[in-house]
Amino acid sequence: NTNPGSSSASSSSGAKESSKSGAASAPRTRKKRCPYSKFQIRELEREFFFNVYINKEKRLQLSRMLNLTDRQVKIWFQNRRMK
Amino acid sequence: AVMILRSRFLDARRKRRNFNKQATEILNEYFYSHLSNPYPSEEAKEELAKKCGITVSQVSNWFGNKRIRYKKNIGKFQEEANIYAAKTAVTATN
DNA sequence: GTCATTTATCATGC
DNA sequence: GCATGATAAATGAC
Repeated sequence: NTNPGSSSASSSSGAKESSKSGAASAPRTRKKRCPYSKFQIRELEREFFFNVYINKEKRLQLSRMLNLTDRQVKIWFQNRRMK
Repeated sequence: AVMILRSRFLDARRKRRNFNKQATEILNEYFYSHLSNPYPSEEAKEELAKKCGITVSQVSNWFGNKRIRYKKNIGKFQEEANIYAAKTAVTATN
């Protein structure tokens, strides 16, 4: 697992495209699918058990704890609900 | 000390079975006869599922896998495409 | 938000 | 050893 957040405290998870320079130049490359670690899944599942819909606050808190972006946690809950 | 026990425990895909030949034929016939738009409607999926003896989600999985694998390597499926093209051509002329 | 889908990854069949 | 079906991240329509 080459997760950019499994056990390393690197970065502040700000690896997003912050470019807004030339407008139409970047085709916005699709983020590569990155399987989450056991630890990340466990914590996500734990929170999902308590409430299937997560708050914005808890979402931010969880994303920091798991080294995931807020968007990743949001999407995880969406997909989990569909499962 | 690196026992990263990868426990994909009892997943549903552990008991995955290949579809029978007839089902694959039906799915391929539809795919290659709709190659310009290989997106069956919900009703078409249900009918395919019934004909093939599988579930609708299995039909969706099959088309999802087929579309991307075909797109990624058209050359590999060329022969298969010709076979089913000829097959549908025969039924069209009859 | 749901939901079909794309894409990579996983687990199996053979 | 890849082909194949199912699942897990990620996107986009609505």
